[in-house]
Order: sequence, then C-alpha cells, then structure tokens
Amino acid sequence: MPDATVPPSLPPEFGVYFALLEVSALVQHGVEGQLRRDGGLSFVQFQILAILGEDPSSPRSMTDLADRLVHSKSGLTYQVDRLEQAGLVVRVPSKHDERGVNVTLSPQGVSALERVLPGHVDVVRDVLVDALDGADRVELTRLLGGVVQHMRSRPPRSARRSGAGGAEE
Amino acid sequence: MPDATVPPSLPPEFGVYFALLEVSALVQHGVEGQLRRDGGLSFVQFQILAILGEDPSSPRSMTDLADRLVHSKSGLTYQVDRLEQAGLVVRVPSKHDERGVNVTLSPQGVSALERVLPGHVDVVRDVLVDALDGADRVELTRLLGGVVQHMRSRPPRSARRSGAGGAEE
DNA sequence: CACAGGTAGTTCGAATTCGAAGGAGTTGTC
DNA sequence: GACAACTCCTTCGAATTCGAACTACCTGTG
Repeated sequence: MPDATVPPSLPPEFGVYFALLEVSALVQHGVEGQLRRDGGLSFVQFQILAILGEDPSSPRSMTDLADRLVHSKSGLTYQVDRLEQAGLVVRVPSKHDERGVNVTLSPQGVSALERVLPGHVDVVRDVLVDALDGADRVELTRLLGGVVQHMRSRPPRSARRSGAGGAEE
Repeated sequence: MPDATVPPSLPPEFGVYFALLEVSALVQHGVEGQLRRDGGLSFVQFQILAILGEDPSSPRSMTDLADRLVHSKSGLTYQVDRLEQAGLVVRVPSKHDERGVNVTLSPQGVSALERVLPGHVDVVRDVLVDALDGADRVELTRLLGGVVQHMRSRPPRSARRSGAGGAEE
C-alpha cells in the first residue's frame, strides 16, 4: 500500500515528456522578444506568416491553418483578423466552396516576414541549433519527425478518448 | 504536415525547430482533455502540482515555479490563487525572507495528482512514448536534456532586455 | 427537390496570459 | 542608521485564448 505522503512518481520514460515541454517553452519565449521587437509580431502571428510563406502559391484555409498551428478555430479567426487589419494577409473567398476562406500573404506580409527572419534565425540558432552538433541535430530532427507522423496518424483533436484506443459510445 | 517543410529563406537545420514546436503543441493539446476530464485541471495547474510533487520536502517559491514553468509571475499568482481556492496547494510565508512565499501540496493536492496521473501516463504513452522505441527514447531524452542545459545556462528570462543575441539598448 | 447530417468560419462570453506599476522586505555601502 | 538598488510577489488593465452556439453552405439519400 502506497504511502499517502509520497506522491506517485511518473515512469522514468517520462523524462522525455518533460524535457520536450520545457525546451519548447523556452524556445518559444526566447524568440518572442525578438519577433516583437523586430516586427511587432506575436509568436502565433509569426507562425501564420511563416506557414503562408512556405508556399505562397497555395493559399491555406482557416481550418488548415488552425490544424497546423494546433490552435482553436476561433483563436485563429482572431489572429487573422489582426493580421488583416495590419495589412499583412488577405482573406480570399474560396472558389470551390462558398463557405471557405483562403488566406494569403500580402506584399506587406512578405516584407514583414523578410524583416523578422534574419534576427529570428539568429535567435533560434543561438538558443536551439547551437546546442546541438550536426549529427545530433539530424538525429533530433529524425526523432521528432517520427513523433509528428505518429501523432498526425491518429484521430486529430476532435476525437476525444478517455484511454488508449477504447471505443466509446 | 507531411514533412517539416521550411520556407526557402530559412536554413535547413530549422526543421528541428518547427518539428519541436509542433510536437510539443500536439502533446500538450493531447493531454489537456484528459487532465480536465479526470481532475478538472488545466495543463498549467497540472504542471504546478507535478513540480510540487517532485519533491514535497522542498517547497517552491513563486519565482522558482514561474521559472520552471516558463511563465510570467503574474500568471503564476493567478494559477496558484485558483489552486489555493480549490484547496490543492497551500501558501506558506518563507521563514528566511519576509517577502517570499512558498507553495506546497496539500493532502488534497496529492490526491488530485494521484487521481489524474494514471490516465495521464496512458495518454502520454499513447501519444508520445509509443512513437519511439527504447533506444530512440533514450536518445531523444539525452538530446533534449542537452538543449535544456544549454538554454538554462544563459541569462534567464528576467534578463529579457537584450534577449538572446544582439546587445541593444 | 427536400431533408438530415456534416463542414467552414465567425461571434460571443468567460478564463487565462502577460507586462507594467506598486507595496514591502532585503542588501550593500557609506 | 540612512539611502539606493534590488528582489519577491501581487494588483491592474489589456490582449489573447478557448469552447459553445450560430449562420451559411455542402453532400448523400430518398
């Protein structure tokens, strides 16, 4: 019988879980200051611009963006509103689907991205990339990529499950 | 996201950056539902309880906690308020420093932690740990640990003045 | 065509977050 | 002991986030 004064500890494999969360929080906060200083952008706003900049020829739907960012749709609406007010993105009604809204980078949005990117690269390099030598970086990328695939391959956030794979009503 | 694609203007090593952020966001959202269902806890609240549970004999100061969580102090005040109202933690004035406040787990806090932990372990295992075989897990932990050390070794967030790279005034 | 069920975005209210300012205690220097 | 500079935590207002409800549109079945 477990001693009530000693809280249960997590399995040792969970170090990876905490380390992951901590690193990502630190990286995120590390870049936030730079983004705000150089471009007046929040981290989420930068992410939106960066995703749109990945492939300017294929505009993204709101749902796409929300999914990519792992954000709520309402939160995305709010941020796209702000970016549109700032003139950095444009909402274009989808041609195929009357309900759909596609978001694209405006020329000003491209400029904003170009303005923050150099400093951003510096900060990320300083804070994250330099912590790893080349081989480790490749290895970490490989491992994280595998995890992303694993997670993306299971029902996305809309599917709630209380355990592991239990069928529920 | 088929592949951590990076805008052409970003160096290729930055795939690790995007993959990291995406994985951590997915993990975080993945556990949030379970924590709320099983214990009525937000992710941050769970983190606070978990940190306090790590070593109940050494209570943590507010600043300590904020630093560990990579959260603002005001945000931590808010969350500790809520946890205290719920009876899960207790604020104890520091003996050595009249300004200091130490936070400890109450018996109810221990119970809450015990109540959510099994399900939490399941979810994390399902979503993250199972994505890796044993060797990869060890490797990932090692890599992330190195990054944490690297980041913690530089001026913490309180010195958000010149941030991470450029000295600027 | 009509209708049920599903999807895309937005709006709304409530909860949470942050940074700046403030009150109080501590430390170092003279 | 007085003073300035610093640290610890909280309060305050503004910005951001989420989930639920809502509108509008699309798809499949009869």
